[in-house]
This record gives sequence, structure tokens and C-alpha cells, in this order.
Amino acid sequence: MASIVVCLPNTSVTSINHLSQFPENPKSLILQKCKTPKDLRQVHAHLLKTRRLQDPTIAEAVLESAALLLPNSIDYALSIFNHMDKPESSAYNVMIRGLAFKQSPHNAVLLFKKMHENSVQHDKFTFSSVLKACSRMRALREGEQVHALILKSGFKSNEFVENTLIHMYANCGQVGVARQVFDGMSERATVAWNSMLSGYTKNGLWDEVVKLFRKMLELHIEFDDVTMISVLMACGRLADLELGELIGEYIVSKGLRRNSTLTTSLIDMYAKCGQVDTARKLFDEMDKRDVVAWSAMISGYAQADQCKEALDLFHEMQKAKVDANEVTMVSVLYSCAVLGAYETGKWVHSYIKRKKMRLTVSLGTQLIDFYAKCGYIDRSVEVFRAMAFANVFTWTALIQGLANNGEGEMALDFFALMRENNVKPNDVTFIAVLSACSHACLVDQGRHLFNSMRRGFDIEPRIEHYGCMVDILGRAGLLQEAYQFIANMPIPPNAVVWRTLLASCKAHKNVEMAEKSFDHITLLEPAHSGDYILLSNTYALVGRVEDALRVRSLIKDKEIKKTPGCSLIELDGVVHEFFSEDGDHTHSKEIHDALDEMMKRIKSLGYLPNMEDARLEAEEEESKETSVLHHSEKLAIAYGLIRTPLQTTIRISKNLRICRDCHNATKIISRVYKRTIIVRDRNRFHHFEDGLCSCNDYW
DNA sequence: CTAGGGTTAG
Repeated sequence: MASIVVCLPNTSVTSINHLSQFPENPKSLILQKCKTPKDLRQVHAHLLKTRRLQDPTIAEAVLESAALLLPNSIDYALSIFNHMDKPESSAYNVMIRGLAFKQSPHNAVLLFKKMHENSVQHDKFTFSSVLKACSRMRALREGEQVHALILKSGFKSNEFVENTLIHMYANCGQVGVARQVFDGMSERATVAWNSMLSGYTKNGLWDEVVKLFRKMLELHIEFDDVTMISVLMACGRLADLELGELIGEYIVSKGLRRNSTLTTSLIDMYAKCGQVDTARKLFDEMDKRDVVAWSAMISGYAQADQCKEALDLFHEMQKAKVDANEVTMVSVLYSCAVLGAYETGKWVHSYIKRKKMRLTVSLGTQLIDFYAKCGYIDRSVEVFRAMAFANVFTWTALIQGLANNGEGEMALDFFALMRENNVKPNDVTFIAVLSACSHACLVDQGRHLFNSMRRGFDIEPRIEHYGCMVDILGRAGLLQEAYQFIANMPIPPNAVVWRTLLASCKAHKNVEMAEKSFDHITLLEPAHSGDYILLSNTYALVGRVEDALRVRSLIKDKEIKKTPGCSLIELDGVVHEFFSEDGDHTHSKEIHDALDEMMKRIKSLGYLPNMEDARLEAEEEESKETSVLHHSEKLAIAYGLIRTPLQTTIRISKNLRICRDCHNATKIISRVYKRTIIVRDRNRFHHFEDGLCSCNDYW
């Protein structure tokens, strides 16, 4: 005994000797003494030696300590339990609860079964614990069996058990049954309503959440912060700012802002309803911000299309020394993908590895999407292969990425593989697959897949799918068939569909149908400047210069607003954003220096034999346009001096002319990295190495 | 010893 005391100077194990002096509460003494698994083992050894473990009260205290209170001691608890002579139901309950709570809900169910076989009486504690285990495993079958047993054993319904039943059914996707349990309850306290509300949120039935909450108000049932969390979640998804604000005001008036979970929900609601600034204000006013609060705010920025702010806030988070988790990184990587911030995203990936974060399905999916959007599809495939699980989202991201990077055939191979793995494709998957067909010019495949949607997969084609199909036919030059296809659509075609056809008409120099498509667009909505340009260019391509100029001048006459061109340039991991209406003064000197640095870099790579030529061409271009060119456009024109094998100038400016897949790009992301220049238009990548674009597919 | 809660992907 002495040696033990020496080993553990802070644990006066000897005081267990005085257990008999506290007969009224030996249990709390044990629980109090066992602060670590090591303490527990000492106490256990001592109790064995003094034969006190035979006392059921004492044995259960040890059991509770091991199974519920101490970390990583569940196996130890099991060994104690297995040595018990005839464990009573309370011992079983402790074990089932411990197993259900720890990583082994499966064993909790098995132990429940054993308890049943040994005819040990179960009670309300047993039922709620085992149901929790079923819920965690999404084991509907087992849950139903427990439910049946509850009914069969004439168990008088208990509020706690009923609440766990609602929880279990909702978690297993059976909201309807959960609702039946809820409706059948004789007494419903706030918690019961909360269970039902959270059941709806888990299944994404946001409308039902609001409906049930309104019913609560109608019946004057008291609600609390947990209720409001569910309702705020729903308000966010439904963009119901009115109700959300009402709850927000209530929270402030009742002084409930101290509840950080509740405030986080409020922040998320405001951000999802487009009120990012309000969200940020609440965030800044929080007295303690945990990972979830930070993640909510970062994702709020990302969803509001303020990705730069999202990355800035992530930086703040690190300065605040709050550890990010997998969820945080999903939003951060999403922001990197939107901004085309490859260097930053690559750093994020190594950070994820360094911090040994779990490669969850959503994180893996986001990594795949990030690399694909940055034009590094090989890395996407690498990530995909490293993932333990892949769901529809994952497969779709990969297929989409392959398609957008010109790997149409491989995209279809992965689609086949997905089907072999019994992952059911959904509507978005089909958009990816169809766009793969159009990039790979696989007309028959495309037709076949489109037709299989309804028949084989019970997916009703949406307007986007029809648009893809028009693109497939149009790109292949089957303009007549594309036109007929539109005419036969069961849903009215929108401007996007006609615009797709118009772009194909330009590519195949079909003036007559271009005019027809243009007319259809104007019937549906005022044409965009891009539509006039497409039509004008079609005329120009067949030599009708006067018509081309006439259509071009219409843009000015009709005072049609041009969508502001936006360029994003990453230099050494920092993303700079430029809009075409920006004057040169809108950016700091720092950024101008960065651009000059970039110009120098391009020159040093040998892409610009004469810098003056680039400047001259930029000036010339500037005089042609009414608007003032901004720095990034000058830069883009500088890129334009790269010569292709066909000796045509690739001009990356307002009209992107790189390869056949670029119809009319408005967003350009450029990157200078080592010896490669990468340019991304909407969804296609062009890698220039030694002055040549890898796609080799020029106009 | 038992019930309900916030952030994430194509």
C-alpha cells in the first residue's frame, strides 16, 4: 500500500480504508477519488484485496466511474462487469448507457439483448439508453424491436422513453412514425416538442419546423432556447428573415445572448438570410467564441459570396488561437476554390494533414472540388482514392471536375464505377455527366444518358438538363436537332437554353438560327450584352461586317449594362480582385507593386519578348474601348502576346478567346506559378507551359 | 443513472 501512495502522491487511496466510516455514502467517495483511469485501477485493486467489491453498491460505483465518468475505460468497465456474479438491472443500465455514449453503441444493443435473455428486469433507464444506442447506429430494426418490447411488457409510458423514441425514429429517417409517437403522448412538455422539432431539422423538413413552432405559440406552450435553436435553423434555410428577426429580438429582450449555442444559431440565421453584417456584429459582441461560432461566421461569409472575408476571418481565428475543425476547413476550402486561391488552398490541405484532421466525406469532397476548380484534376483523383467513404456528393464533385477539366471520357468511366459501387446518382450527378458528354463530344452517349434519367433513375429532367442536352447537340453542330429538341421540351425553355443554342450557332457560323435564337432570348428577357456580342460575332465570322457593327452599336444605343468583368489574380498565395469599372486608384500601392512584380515574372519566364509591345497593345485596346482598362486587363492583354502553335494571338480580355469550349467568359482567374500560367474562365482551364496552352484546341 | 441544442460538401 505504501508504494502506491508513493506513486500517486495526490491520491490518498488509503482513505478508501475509511469507507466504513462513511456507510451512508461510499459511492460518492469512490467517484470522488477516481479522477483518472490510473486512480481507478488503484482503488479497484484495493477493493479487491479487501473484498469490498462484493458489495453491490461499491461495485456499481466502480463500474459507473469506469463506464461513464472516466475516458477510455469502457473496456475496463466491461471486465469488471463480466466478473460480477449476478449483475442487477442498475449495473446493466450503467453499462448500456456507457456503451451507447462511447464509440460502441452496437455493444450496448448486444448487452441489452443479453439482459433480456437473462430475464433481468428492464426499466425506463434501460429503455432510454438502448434507444439512444439504436439512434446513434441508425438501427431502425433494433429500435422497432425495443419499441415493441416496451409495448409488450406493458411498460407504462414514460416521458423520457417517449422522447428518446421520437429521437430514434427521426434519426432513422422515420419522421412520420416519430410524429405518431409525439401525437400519441398524453402529456407533452417543452422537451417533447423540442424532440419533434429537432427530428424535423435532422430530416431537413424546415417547413414542418416552422409549422410546429407556430402551433406551439397558438397553444401557448412554453418554449426555451433549445426550441429557438431548431426554429432559427429552419428560418435560415427557408430565408424566413421575418420570423428569424422576431426570435432574435426576443432573445435580446430576454437577455439570452449569453447562451453561445443560441447566439451561434442566430448568427447562422442572419448570415443565411443575407444579413452578414448583422451576423458579424453579433459575432463580435460574443464574449466567448468557440470553433462552431467561428465556423458559422466563416461559412456565413462564404455563402454570401464574400470569400475573401471568409479567408480573412479564418486568419483571425488562428490569431485568436481557436483550433479549427473539419467543418471550418470545408468553408475555407470552398472560399479558396471560388477565389481560385490555389496556393492558399494547398497550404490549407497541408494544414489539415498536419493537424491530423479526419478526412470526412464533406471535407474530402470539398478538397476534390477545390483541386478541380484550380485545374489540378490529378490531385482531385488522388484525394478521391485516399478517401474511405464516398457518397453522391463526392462522386458528383469528381465527375464534374473531370468534365470541366476536359476529361470527359474519364468522367464517364467514373460514372460507371459509381454505379458499380451502388451509389445512386441524383439530378446534380446527371448535370455533371451530361456536361462530360458535351466536353467529350459524345452525342449518342449524351442522348442515351438523358433518356435514361426518367426510366432508369426516376429523375425528372430539370431545365438545366435540357440546357446540357442542347449544348451537346449544338457543339456537335446538330443545330437543327437542337432546335427541334427545344421545341419539344415539356417545360418552357428559358433564356439560358436559347443562349446555349446561340453560342453554338456562332461556333458553327449559322446566321439564320443565331438570329432566331436571339429573338427567342429577347422575348424572354432583355438580352445581355453577351448575347449581342455573340450575334455580332456570328455576322463577323461570315463576313457580314456591317451587320456585325450594327448589332454592336445597339449595345450602346440601348444603354445595355455590361456585366462587370471580374478578374482574380493570385500572386504568391495572395488573391487580388479586380472589377472592370475599378479605376486604377481603387487598389493600394501594394497591389500595383504586386502587378508590376507579376509583369516582371512573366517577362522573366520568356513569355514577353518585349514589354513595350505589351504596353502598346494595351494602350491600343484602351483607345478602342469606351471604358478605361484597368490593370488586370492590361495584364491580360499582356498574356495575349503568348503565341500559339497556330500563330494566333490568344487574347484573354473581355472576349476570352482561348479554345472552343469558352463561349463567353466573364470571370477570369489567372495564376503565375513557377513556369506555368494558369487561366480559368467559368469552368475550363488552360495551362500555359513554355508559352503553349495544353488544350491545343484553338479557334 | 434516464429526454431535446449551433457550424460543412456536389
